[in-house]
Amino acid sequence: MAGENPGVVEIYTDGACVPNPGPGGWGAVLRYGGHERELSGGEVERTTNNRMELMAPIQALETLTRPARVDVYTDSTYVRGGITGWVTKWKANGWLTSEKKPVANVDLWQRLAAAAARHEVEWHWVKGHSGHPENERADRLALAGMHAALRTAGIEPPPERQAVRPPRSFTQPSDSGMAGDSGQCRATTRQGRRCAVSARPSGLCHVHDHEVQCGAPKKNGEPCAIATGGGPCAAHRGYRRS
Amino acid sequence: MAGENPGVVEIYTDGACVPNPGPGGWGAVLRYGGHERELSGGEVERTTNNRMELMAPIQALETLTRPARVDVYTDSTYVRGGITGWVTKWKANGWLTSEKKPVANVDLWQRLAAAAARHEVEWHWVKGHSGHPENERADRLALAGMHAALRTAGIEPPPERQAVRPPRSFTQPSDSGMAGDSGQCRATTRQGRRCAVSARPSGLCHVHDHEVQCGAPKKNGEPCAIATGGGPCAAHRGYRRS
RNA sequence: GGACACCGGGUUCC
DNA sequence: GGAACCCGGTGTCC
Repeated sequence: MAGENPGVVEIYTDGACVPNPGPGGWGAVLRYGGHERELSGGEVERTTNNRMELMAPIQALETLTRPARVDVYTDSTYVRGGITGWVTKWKANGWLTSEKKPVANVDLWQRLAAAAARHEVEWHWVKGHSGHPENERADRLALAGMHAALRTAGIEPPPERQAVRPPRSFTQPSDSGMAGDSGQCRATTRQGRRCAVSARPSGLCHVHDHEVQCGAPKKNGEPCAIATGGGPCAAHRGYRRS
Repeated sequence: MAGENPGVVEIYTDGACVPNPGPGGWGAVLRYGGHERELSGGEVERTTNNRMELMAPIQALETLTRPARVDVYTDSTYVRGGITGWVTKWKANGWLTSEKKPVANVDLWQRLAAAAARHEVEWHWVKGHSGHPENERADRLALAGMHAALRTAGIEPPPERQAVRPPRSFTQPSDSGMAGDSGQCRATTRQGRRCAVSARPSGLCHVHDHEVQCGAPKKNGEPCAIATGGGPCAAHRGYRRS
């Protein structure tokens, strides 16, 4: 079971999107006999995790120069379920979901079906982030592809695990205090960024609401909402709660 | 804030686990009026940091002979957030997380809730390792509890944070695959004594078992269990953990 | 309602 | 760098 698989190409794929939706990448590990090859790519424009999960096997299969027996491994039941079953129905019914709504990502589904038709493909599902080595490699390739795309576009990817900020128009001019529709927590993270979790009626997320906000009264009388990990924030050092 | 708190019991708790997961310990400092009491304990079997963080207030609250007003201080938002908020939801929904998976450590959460119900408890969070004197004492008590448990089991705790490593001699697993009666780990401690912990099917205890296996991910994703005395086995030479 | 994936946040333990 | 745990979301299908 461990040895090579003569005459069969093994393809391990993964996709990533940071945030989702947002910039994304895909990665694939191809193995044939003793040979291995790694593919990756990414998109700067807003895309989705599922589009990236589709792109990985598309690019891998399109890379093969001639028809082959292929084992494709993906951690996405969306991809596997689609290509092994749903597409057949979609082709017949005009690409409608079971709820009669248009199927998403039709362009990629058709491209994947065409690429797979050239080969004899077996589709396998593997659980993600469970120590499967090739899946983890594909995962890292996906991130690498995304980062490469961002750099090519002149966007410097954050140095560490910091969030990638989508091109634009994510931060609305909320300096009015109007609140209103904005369901986003107004607390600030340790990194100085805005907390992205949805807010409770208080305007803070579940964490910042009752766990770690400064709480000191601001000049306008409202409690300071800076996240501190407990105790007062730097601006209110010395403040003690009742 | 430093003075005594008439009629109120103060409890400072902490937990530790080396490694995590692995053997662990918990510690608590109880203060009532002018009296102080220290509690600690540990487990040799594989446990987690969060279980130890839970055990500390459990044991402390269960120690109180009759209902009291209590201030509990923990550095774990897992414990504080759980007991002050999440448990209520969990009791109502059958102990499922927001992702509909079973809540971890249900046994301890129920035990903690029962222990807290006997008293009037206020739960406080303090940042760990920030000079809070009682928290640091609880931290040392947790390590002491773990060490005591290990010694009781015949395992010499590592001097610092170094891992316990048995000698390479046990690489020979054979001599009888029968196992059966031999419930004792066949590894040897640094001091040359025989490890007294009960063995797994591998013939090694939980500590020596996961410290000395190859650990490289096999093709099926599971970790290679070949015992090597450290480092990868011959088949996985070149593989690095993490 | 179910499933998989992809993200954001927080604390602790290493 | 990782593990233990929790909260909050989207992308998609059945």
